[in-house]
Amino acid sequence: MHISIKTGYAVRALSELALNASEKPISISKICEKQNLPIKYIEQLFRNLKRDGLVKSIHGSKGGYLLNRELNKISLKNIMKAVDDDFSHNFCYGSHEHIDYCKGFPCGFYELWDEIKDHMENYLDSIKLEQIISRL
Amino acid sequence: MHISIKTGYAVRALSELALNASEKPISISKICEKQNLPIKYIEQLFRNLKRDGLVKSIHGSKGGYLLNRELNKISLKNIMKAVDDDFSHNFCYGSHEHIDYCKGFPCGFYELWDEIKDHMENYLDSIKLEQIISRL
DNA sequence: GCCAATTCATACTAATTTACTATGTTATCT
DNA sequence: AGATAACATAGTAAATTAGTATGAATTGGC
Repeated sequence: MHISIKTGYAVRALSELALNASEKPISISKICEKQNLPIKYIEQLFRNLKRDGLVKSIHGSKGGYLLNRELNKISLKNIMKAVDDDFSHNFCYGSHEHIDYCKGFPCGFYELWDEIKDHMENYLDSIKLEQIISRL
Repeated sequence: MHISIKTGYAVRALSELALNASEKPISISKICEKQNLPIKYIEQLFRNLKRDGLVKSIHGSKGGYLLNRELNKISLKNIMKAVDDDFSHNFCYGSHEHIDYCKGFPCGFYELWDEIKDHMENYLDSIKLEQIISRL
């Protein structure tokens, strides 16, 4: 029950992008220089963020990344889902099948885990990049 | 951002204890037999649950465990904190120091992570063992 | 007093995950 | 052409997770 470093990095990188938003793209190396983040790692994260439509990219020299949505249309849930692919789950199904957590499906705790998962997702979805950068 | 198998096990084991509550203690082996859980692992968890005052134990033959609080005084937060010791944190401090997530303390995101942590803890604290077993 | 059943304690371990790095290739601007 | 980007894939060291192994200390019943 914790937020990964990976998510923390993504939030910082996206905030950096948001604070310097213009029509000109910003490169990963610039973002990482400012926020002191590991370049190659952040490159990977941005490919995931792009896959999920949170950012768009421009190739080649003078290329880089741009936000692809309004600041209030990018939530922490969106970010986490993009970078930490299976960021939340009900462990009665999905992953953990090898562990055989609950044989008998659904087990008596199924609804509990599902409810918690929903609550967490809704909460994280309510936190938008807009609010995040407004407090920096 | 997920609930560990360990927590899931603890919830199931404690529910088993709660459903069969009496003045007689119930042994780990009985609990594990009913819920099909790994005995030695659950033993460890119960020592942590005892350390945190959620259960009490009786030694020797015919010994076992008993709940040490009212069902509505044991929350999911209590359980998680007992078994997954550092179950929630703000990664601007505490663990992750080796990773140097944010140099400069507190960094601009400190309050955000703290707020999220608080929200999660409060939510998990609102879910009591009483409600959990009432739906089984 | 002995034995079985139990909690208690510590150390080990295999598999997975996490947070990266390395080594490129492809695309675009000047 | 050369520099600077994104894009892609594979490797890796350290940590974590979900256990197991071994054995001690404590108590009840015979």
